[in-house]
Amino acid sequence: MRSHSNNLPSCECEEIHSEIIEKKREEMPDEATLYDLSDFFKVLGDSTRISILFAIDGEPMCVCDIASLLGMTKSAVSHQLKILRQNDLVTYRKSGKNVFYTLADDHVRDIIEKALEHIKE
Amino acid sequence: MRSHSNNLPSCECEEIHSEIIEKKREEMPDEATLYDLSDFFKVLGDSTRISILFAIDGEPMCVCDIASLLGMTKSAVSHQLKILRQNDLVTYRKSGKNVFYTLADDHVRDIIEKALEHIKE
DNA sequence: TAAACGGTTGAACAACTATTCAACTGTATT
DNA sequence: AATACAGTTGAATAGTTGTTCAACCGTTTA
Repeated sequence: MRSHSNNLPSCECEEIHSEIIEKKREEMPDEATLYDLSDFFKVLGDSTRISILFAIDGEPMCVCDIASLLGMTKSAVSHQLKILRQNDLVTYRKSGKNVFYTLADDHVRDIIEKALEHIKE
Repeated sequence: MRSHSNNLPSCECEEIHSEIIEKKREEMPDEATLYDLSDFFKVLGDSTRISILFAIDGEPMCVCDIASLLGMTKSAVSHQLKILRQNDLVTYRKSGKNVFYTLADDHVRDIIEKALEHIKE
């Protein structure tokens, strides 16, 4: 996770419109929210993880099948599933030797859907 | 941009549920769409760029003011603005020595809003 | 025309990340 | 109990990316 340096590199120019800056500063979300937001999008910002989310939408899939569908190793898929799990985007159910993954909720589907509309314009 | 290797590392396990895999394969978006989607989220997956988008929402801001507001150098902000420009998330208007940036459309605001709802649950 | 300033840009560097590989866990089968 | 197999995990590596730095461009002002 990249982070803003703590000793802020102060802007080397004069504040041209200080009133605007002050107004904007009040309207900005707090820093934690900005990090949570970008972290969330960071999880979606990988084609493997997006592919996995599409794959397990609707019918749950086991890791082996996901790997086969995407043409990847189980290991690579499992690593990405871990990230999706840690960010609560997927849930899983164990069944014998298999682990079946599916989308955690409809929220994610909505956001991806909206993004799809956006890029197809 | 990371890409799937072209000589697919074939899954080392047997296809357990081949029918499911075939059905899913038909339902998957084409590869280009998956890359466009993840690229779009990748742009939003950085706290600096998210901060910039919030800053220039509503009233347009010049680069110098954005830098001052975020406590960053003009250079760093300009680099990120370039990425936002290239992905059509912002537009700009030149005025004298200044360049004023603002959101390209309401689509982006909607998506960020939805993501905000998601992380605040 | 020269100086000042807002903004952009390319190269370099440091930090980060996705995949591979090998080893391992747990469940099922013989 | 031993083998087979689905899945996970940690370390290593190669590729990616955000910020810094220095140089530059274009507009304004003196």
